[in-house]
Amino acid sequence: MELEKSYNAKEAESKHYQRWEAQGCFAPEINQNPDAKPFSIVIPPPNVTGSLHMGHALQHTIMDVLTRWKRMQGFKTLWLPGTDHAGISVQRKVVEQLGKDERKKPQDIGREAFTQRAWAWKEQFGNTITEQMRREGASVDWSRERFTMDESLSKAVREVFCTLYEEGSIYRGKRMINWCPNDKTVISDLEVSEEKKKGKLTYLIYPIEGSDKTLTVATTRPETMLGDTAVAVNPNDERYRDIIGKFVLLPLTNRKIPIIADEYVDLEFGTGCVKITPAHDPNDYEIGLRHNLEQILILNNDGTLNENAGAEFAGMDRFKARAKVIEDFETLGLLEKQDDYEITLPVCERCKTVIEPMVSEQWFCKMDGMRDMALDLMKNENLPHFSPQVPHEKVYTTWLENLKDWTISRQLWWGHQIPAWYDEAGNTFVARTYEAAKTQANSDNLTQDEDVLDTWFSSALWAFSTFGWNGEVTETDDLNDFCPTDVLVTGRDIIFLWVSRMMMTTKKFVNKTAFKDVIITGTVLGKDGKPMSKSRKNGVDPLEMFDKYGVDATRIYLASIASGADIRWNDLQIETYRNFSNKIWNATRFCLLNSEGATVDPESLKLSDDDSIADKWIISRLNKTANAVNTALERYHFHEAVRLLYQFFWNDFCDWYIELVKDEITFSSNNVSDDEDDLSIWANSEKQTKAKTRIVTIIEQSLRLLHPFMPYLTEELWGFLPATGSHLHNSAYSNADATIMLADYPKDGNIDEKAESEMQSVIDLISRVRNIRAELSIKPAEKVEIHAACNADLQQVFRENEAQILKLARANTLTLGETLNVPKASAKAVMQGAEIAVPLEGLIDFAKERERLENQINKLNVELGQLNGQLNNENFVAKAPVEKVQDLRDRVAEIENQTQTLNKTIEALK
RNA sequence: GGGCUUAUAUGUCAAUUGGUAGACAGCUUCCCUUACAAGGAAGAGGUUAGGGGUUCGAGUCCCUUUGAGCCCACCA
Repeated sequence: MELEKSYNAKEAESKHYQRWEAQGCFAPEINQNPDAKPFSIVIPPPNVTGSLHMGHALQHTIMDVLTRWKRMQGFKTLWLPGTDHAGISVQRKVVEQLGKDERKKPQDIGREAFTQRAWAWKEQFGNTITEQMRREGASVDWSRERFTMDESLSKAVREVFCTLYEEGSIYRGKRMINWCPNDKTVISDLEVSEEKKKGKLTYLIYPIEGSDKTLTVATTRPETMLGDTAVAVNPNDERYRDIIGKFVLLPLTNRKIPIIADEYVDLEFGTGCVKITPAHDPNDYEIGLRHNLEQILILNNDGTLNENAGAEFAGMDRFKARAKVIEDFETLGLLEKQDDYEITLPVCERCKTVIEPMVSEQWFCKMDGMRDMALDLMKNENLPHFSPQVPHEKVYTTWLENLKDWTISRQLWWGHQIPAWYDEAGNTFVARTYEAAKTQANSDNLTQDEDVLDTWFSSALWAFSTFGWNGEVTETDDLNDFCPTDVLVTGRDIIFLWVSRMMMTTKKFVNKTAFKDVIITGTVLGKDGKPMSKSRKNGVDPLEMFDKYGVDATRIYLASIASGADIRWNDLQIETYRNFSNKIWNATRFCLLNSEGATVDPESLKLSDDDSIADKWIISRLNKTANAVNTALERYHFHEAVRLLYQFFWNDFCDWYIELVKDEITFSSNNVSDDEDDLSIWANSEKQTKAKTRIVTIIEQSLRLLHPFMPYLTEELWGFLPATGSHLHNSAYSNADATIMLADYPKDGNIDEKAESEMQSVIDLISRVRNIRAELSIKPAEKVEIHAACNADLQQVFRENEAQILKLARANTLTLGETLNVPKASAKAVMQGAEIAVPLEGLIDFAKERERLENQINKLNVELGQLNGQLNNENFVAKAPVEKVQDLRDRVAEIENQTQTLNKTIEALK
């Protein structure tokens, strides 16, 4: 059969995914080996609001490479997919839609109607990313797809909540929290980020009661003075010792507030006097508690001020109120000054709205117990094992050690509503169901808490809730088989938000380690070296790359940069792998054009003595590559695996092996029809079929090795190869329909170092002659004569490969001997163990040739200088390992030998 | 303020426990040689950011300066 001249990625991509899925190849049940070891990964569930970005593509590639690799090795493999309900994001989308389509607010339609719409939104738009994953070729088991708000997962959430409540870890209380006035909900510390801005430090003058003295406080948020309930000074501050215990008349309000002493105040900063707003500042909150200060809440949920701020300010936006406070102080002559000041604002991680710290009644979760479990795992068993190891283990541990209570309630409607009910008297009943709550309360008249749980609360359970655990069901086959999962692949941004919490909850609720290894991927940066973002417009869309270069090229490129460090996107690199796809396609195409009578037969890779050096060499190289690729993958060195495969396939197999055996393989197909009776051709035929079988088998093995990285291309080509079928499957899949994704992953082949070094000599010889040709500008059509002087063994090697040497070096004759016997007008070269000459009567320019040789001597001399530098160092000779020293001495001898030869040659040319 | 990462060829990146720097792309020269011009052959190109130290030997370990980036805490 004959393939198209170049690889059409789209065509291959459209063919195989559905079939794989339909045949159940992605599900662990495909594995028929009852003793198969499990291998499992749970996907970090992408938000239903999301669409695929480069970070996903990178992580999915890594997960798929591991999954496909392990599956081919015969593991009972599960990569479990799913999505996250993404509370705030979905809520915002639905609010937006409601406003646009119907000009309504959520309150207008009520909670039930709103959540119905959210579900509808999820049904309609929520599978964008899962569809995109199909395009990626992700071999996830869709039959086990989960969503964080599935019934069973929701049940798990209630179970965990209730258990933690019952043991006193979850509690409700008024605490200082982070409020997002835009999303109108509390958010946890981890969801707050920072923004540096130029701002003002404003100095406000407060009159002291019963005197004409004043004091000055400095603030970056002047409007909060409306909620001040004290002024604090340091007890050791000489300047203010006499006013401690007195009162300040707070301007713009009619309040009298105490001047208190607290160590917290920094004598050096500002004026040394600090206004204290316990309801709106974390530090002031603490001071307020110590001094029993009143908390005056002056903000509404939307960031406007409330009645507590006074009639003039009520309903006013916080930033307008800030301006007005400053203005009013100025009018009163109480504004001392305003300094330029760089301030770091806490902002909502998602919407970048400035966060207001405030006191609010929320649900919290104490983490101490679970935290200690996770710390013990790390301390005693070094779990999870991070890759790359440093610094993540240390960061993880330190973070756990300093863990504070987690604010778990959110003022949203989309999510898991908190399973707490209140009776008319305000008593709280936490229960797994409404029915149970009613029984507890002994009342039918209960109202459920309006809040939902932080989205990360359900994500935290992902490593076991997805396997069927929900409190009622606590043992499932999947839980037994697949938890702990083997490896988690994620970015470093959610080590705290997600990774640590999964470790904690999984240990606590199913007494297992969520995952043994954690691969922390680097960030894919834009071409400008900055993280990809919409605002920077430096994003690269994976789908565009799929269209432009093909899914496989994109995947193997992503794998080639997956070393753990951040990586800058580079179109040129991905093009290399597009070319690589084409190279694989065409190498296969060549073999197929000459595959008459051949079959894919792994037996053909077993060597016998009459096999040629080239055959021994390529099989050794193949085996070495397979071994190294397996090792690299075990270490999660994806870039190294890719490099090995690329080098083997392109350099060893295409550049050398195909060229070496080309004549042998193409011979009869060109000639047999011309002269069918020629006995020598028939004599050649069996040998040739063997050669053809061997080369298609090597291709087949290469495709297997490449399959985890390039699933579509390899599947497409595998199907074209002669006699591929389920008999090539790993034994765990012998009954399944034929596909490369179930073929046995190559490993543990024999390595023949002697053949490798002999072949290297052949390659060196050809390269030397080619170098002479290129540097002396000998026309490609011009055939040369090659003379080589070397020992008998090497002569034998060259003789065995004479045909190939003549062809690849474009020569007529190869003359071998112990010494060279050539005319003066010859170009010469040296290599390890041999001296080479190419007679060039009439073609050689002696001056040019001398220059060429001197160049080579210079290169050798540089190396010699380095080596002698070391060898002349007595300490080196005394202390370095003996083998090392001997290696250098051998090399020096070799160089001296070669240099001598070259010098003689130069002399002869004079 | 505390901690961490990083600096290697023109570009993007590699380099096992310290053993004397590689790949791809680009560049130069030549070639449409019946698998592939998305190709082939041959080349040039590096005081591994600067300085110091440990060592027989440092891209690799230690100190330091400078540049880039990240995390945590705090900032009246």
